[in-house]
Order: sequence, then C-alpha cells, then structure tokens
Amino acid sequence: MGAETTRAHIVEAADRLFYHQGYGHTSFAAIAEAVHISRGNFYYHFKSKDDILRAVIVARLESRRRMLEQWEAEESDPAGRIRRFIEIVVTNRADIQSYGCPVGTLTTELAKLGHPALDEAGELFTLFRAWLREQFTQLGHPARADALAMHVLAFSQGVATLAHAFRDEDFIRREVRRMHDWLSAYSAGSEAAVPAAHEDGAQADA
Amino acid sequence: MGAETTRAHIVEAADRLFYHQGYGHTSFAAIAEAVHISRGNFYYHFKSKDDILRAVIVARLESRRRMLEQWEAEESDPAGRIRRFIEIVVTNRADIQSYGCPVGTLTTELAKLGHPALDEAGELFTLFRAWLREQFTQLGHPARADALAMHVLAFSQGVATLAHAFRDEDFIRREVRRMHDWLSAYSAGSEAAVPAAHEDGAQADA
DNA sequence: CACCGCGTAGGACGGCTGTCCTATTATTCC
DNA sequence: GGAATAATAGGACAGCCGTCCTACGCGGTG
Repeated sequence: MGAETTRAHIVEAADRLFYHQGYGHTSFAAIAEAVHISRGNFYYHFKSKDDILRAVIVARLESRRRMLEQWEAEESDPAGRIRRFIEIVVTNRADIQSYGCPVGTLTTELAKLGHPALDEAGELFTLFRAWLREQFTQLGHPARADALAMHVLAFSQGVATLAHAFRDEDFIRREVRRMHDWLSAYSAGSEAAVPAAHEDGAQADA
Repeated sequence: MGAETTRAHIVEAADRLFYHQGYGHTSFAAIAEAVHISRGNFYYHFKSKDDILRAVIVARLESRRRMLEQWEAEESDPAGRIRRFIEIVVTNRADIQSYGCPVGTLTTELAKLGHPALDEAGELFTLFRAWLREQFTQLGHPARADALAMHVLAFSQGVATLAHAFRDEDFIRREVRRMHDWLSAYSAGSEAAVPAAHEDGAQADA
C-alpha cells in the first residue's frame, strides 16, 4: 500500500476518534488498531502525536472549505447560504447529539490542555466566522456583518452543546426554526426591514 | 487538622483544577500539590478519582442552588431573576474567557470519556433548566416555559464557548444586550405582548 | 505514663502512554 | 535476479498514572 494512502487512513481514523473520544483520551494504540497497523509504524508517517493532530485539523479545514464552496455553488443568494449553515445542526443532529460539535469540543479541549495546536484549531472557527461575515455583507449589512456572524456561531455552539447534553432532537428543530425566523428579518432585502430594538426575539417556539 | 476540613480543601482544589485543566488531564499529584498533602493520603478521604469527581459535582450543585436561592431572595419578579441568569456570562466573563462554562465543558468532557458520572454532571444543567422553566411559568408562559428555558441555556452555552475561543468581551456584552431585548418581549406582563412570528430576532446589535 | 485511633506520609505496584530503535517484509529499478 | 529503497512490524524504554500498603506522628483518654 502506498504511504499516502496509509497516511490518509491514519488521519481519517484519528479524526473520527478525536471527535468521538477527545484528543487526550485517544491513544496511539487505539488509532493503530482502527487502521490495522502496528504502533511503531506510526512514526514513519508522523513524528509525534501533535503531528497527527495538526494533520487532522488541516483535513477538517479543507473539508469545511470544500463544504462552504459547494454551498456557494448551489445557493445563489447569501441568505440561502446562511440558512445552510443554520441547518448544519439538523443535518448532523445524530453526531451532534452523540459527540457535540467537532469544532467547539476540540477547541475547548485543546484550550484546557494548553496544547500548542490550539491556534490552528481556532482557525476552524475563524473560517466560519469570516465566511458568515462575507454572507451578511453581501446581504447588505456590512457594518453589522461580524456581529451577526458571531451570533450565528453562538447559536450553533449553544444548540450543539445542549443537544449533546440532553439528546433532544425537538430542541434542535425548535431553535433552528427560531433562527430562520430571526434571519428572515435581515434577508428581506433592505436595511429598513430590520425591526427596531424591543420588537425582536419572540415567536411561536413552543 | 480535621478530616472534614482537609476533605473540603481537596474538593475545592479539585473543583478549580477540573475547571481549569479538565478532569482527565488533572492528576492526583496535581491536586495533592495544590492542597499540600501527600498522594497516598488521598485514599483516606476518597476511595477513587471518580469519588472526588462526584464530590465536586455535589459541591457545584449546592453552590448553584445557593446562588439561585439568593436570586429569589433579592429579585422579586421572575423577569429580574432571568436577567440575573443572562448576566452570568458578563459577571463571570474573566473565567469564561479563560476556561469556558464550568457546566458545559465538564459535561462535554465526561460524555467523551464515557464516564459513569455523566448523569450526575447533567443534573447541573437540569437544575438550571428547571429553575428557568419555573421563572418563565411565573412570568405567564407556562406552555412555552421549558422551550424558553432551553433557549436561555443555549444562549449562555453559545456565548461561553465562543467567548472562550475568541476571548472577546465585547461579543459577550453584545449578546447579553440582545438577550435582554429578547426577554423584554416576554416580560411585558401579558401574553399578548409577545410579537408574532417573523417579527422577531433583530435589534441594534452592532 | 501507656495506649489507642485519627490523620498523614511516602514509597511500591502494575498498567498504560508516547517515543524510539531495530529487524523484517514488500516494492521498485537496473 | 539482485540490489536499493519503501513500508511495516514489534519490542524496549522511561515516565506518568491511579491505586494500594505500611509505617509514622500526634492528640486525647484511661
């Protein structure tokens, strides 16, 4: 088997195990068993465990970039692209209920471990933040774009964390509906469509 | 020194270290060093590491219960009590930016570890959920109370996760302001004050 | 004073971890 | 077909982990 193939298999298995069990709790032996190679052979492809983590982060970054590019190819308007992002928590509800958000849980863990690769993991958040900011800018809210992007990110992290803790699918769908309603105020096309303060926030959610 | 005092010191140090470094990454040696006792002496007070974790969870539960009781003593109306909860992320912003939410990060970690004490940690979430549900019921929204409670929880988790990842205090304050505005639609006193769907969600956030 | 028990100290243990080293097999090229 | 290189296997190593055991000091009681 080619070295690149084996390397890809290692990254794939490590990606899944880091997501399911966490980085710190996933041993070399566990990855080796999943890929069906010996522990010693690891160091032919990677020089340390940190090295595998960085490869996993790079793989996730590329994966998410491809996802966002595909959305831009499929959705012509920025509002539709943002809605795609909002619906991630529904699309991936099974994994999220079992393991939480891959980005949020990894970043939190690396921060607590004081791991040097924390900044690289943070780029995953930055990627989404910048992309959402761009969508809101195209939607006609350049000044608020970054704050709105952060709000959408906070929504997805909050929903993922609680869906994980309570394993509640109805909750996910309720919050997604709420978020769609929230977005519709911004996607009406003109800045004037955005309601003034104290008129926001509530809808038929229960 | 009394056994109970030492036990309390251990729980206190473990609580802090579990929060700062995570449960799995905190060793017995680290706790022992923080309390200035020997490692071996641990097993006079606790019979395992799981035992310490459970004691920490119990301590956190009691701490949060006391906090909620104090709010009920200080705030006469349920809306004010909910606002107290919303402002936790501002009050504890320094710790949250450094270590995230103590409840959310612990629950997520224990879930990934497959730790048997996961359910006990989940009671921390359940405590807040039930308390918020009660406040929204008193506010006049009994049917929506649980969904609204979950929404407030999702807000706090989302804000905590992102504030931790980006260390952004302005973001916290923005989201808290947004949440206060959201709540004001429900705390006007009558059910009729709640806006209809598609009129919610936006305000001066940036 | 002698005694007893509570609280503590510190080392020993087996197991798992990441890392490294060397031997062995598979593949490719002349 | 033989030689050089790519890829893998598997054990050795030191270090840390949670756990356990035994011995020691100290304070109160008879």
